[in-house]
Amino acid sequence: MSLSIAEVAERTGLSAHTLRYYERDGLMLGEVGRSASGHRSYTERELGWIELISKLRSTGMPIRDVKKYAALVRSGNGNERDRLALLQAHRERVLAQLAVVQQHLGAIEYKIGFYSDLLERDEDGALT
Amino acid sequence: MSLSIAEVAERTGLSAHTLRYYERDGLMLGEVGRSASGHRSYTERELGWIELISKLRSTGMPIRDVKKYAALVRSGNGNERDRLALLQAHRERVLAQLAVVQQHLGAIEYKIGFYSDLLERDEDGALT
DNA sequence: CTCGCCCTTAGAGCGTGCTCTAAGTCAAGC
DNA sequence: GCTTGACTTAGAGCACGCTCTAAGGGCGAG
Repeated sequence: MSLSIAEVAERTGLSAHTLRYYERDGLMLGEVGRSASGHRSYTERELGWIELISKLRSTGMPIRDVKKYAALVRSGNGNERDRLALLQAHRERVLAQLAVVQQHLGAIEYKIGFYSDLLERDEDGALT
Repeated sequence: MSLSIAEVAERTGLSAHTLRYYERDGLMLGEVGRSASGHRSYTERELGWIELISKLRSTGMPIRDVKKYAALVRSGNGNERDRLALLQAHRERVLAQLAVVQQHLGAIEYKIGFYSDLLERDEDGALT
């Protein structure tokens, strides 16, 4: 069972343009297969890989690092320690980033509270 | 008490280049004051504003929206409802984004667990 | 007085990550 | 057989958010 680029685009939420770009840029695990007419035909394994790198990207991993990870996976068994290190480093960065965003969001919510109170008091005033 | 651009840069973590760019691009509440020699001299109020917009930026608000918010604050009292709406919309987007990142991070952590287990088992093997 | 440094401006340049274009091929439906 | 539409390629273009450059001014330390 194989998938066209349009089907993969739909399932992953990426555009066909982006899928071709990822392939050209070396983010895939190898050449994507082709149909008789030269159209890309993705396997389930490739779909899974795209879903993974899409998660890495959406959590802020740069293309550069996704490429490094892809190179490790591509080169086969024996570098699991390197893969783990790469993922763990990413995890640390994401957690740090989440903490910053949550803290700053807190400050923004404080501001929201300020304006909410202000407007609520205003309405009370209007009612009296 | 006034601050030089270098002092504001240090306190906010932004570069002097970025501070000038924000001012040029209309993110500030007005013209920043100048010293006798033409150097920018920031007030505490301006420092506070920069810290706020820096929090908005770091939570992902586009420059475009920061400018809208600045325009509202600049135009004075009476548009508190608009300011609140803008901040609340931003808050919703940030929360949605946080949820996505956390979910995808979960999947990545699962992968980390997989490699950790794999390597741990390997080490056990090596010890026998 | 001179040196070194930080400041000024307008505007160009750049890194990232797509996103789109142009020209062409192929398969299926009418 | 012809049209339609999804696909192919290499490469150009773009949005965003800075980041840097060039040319010059002013001020404190020695």
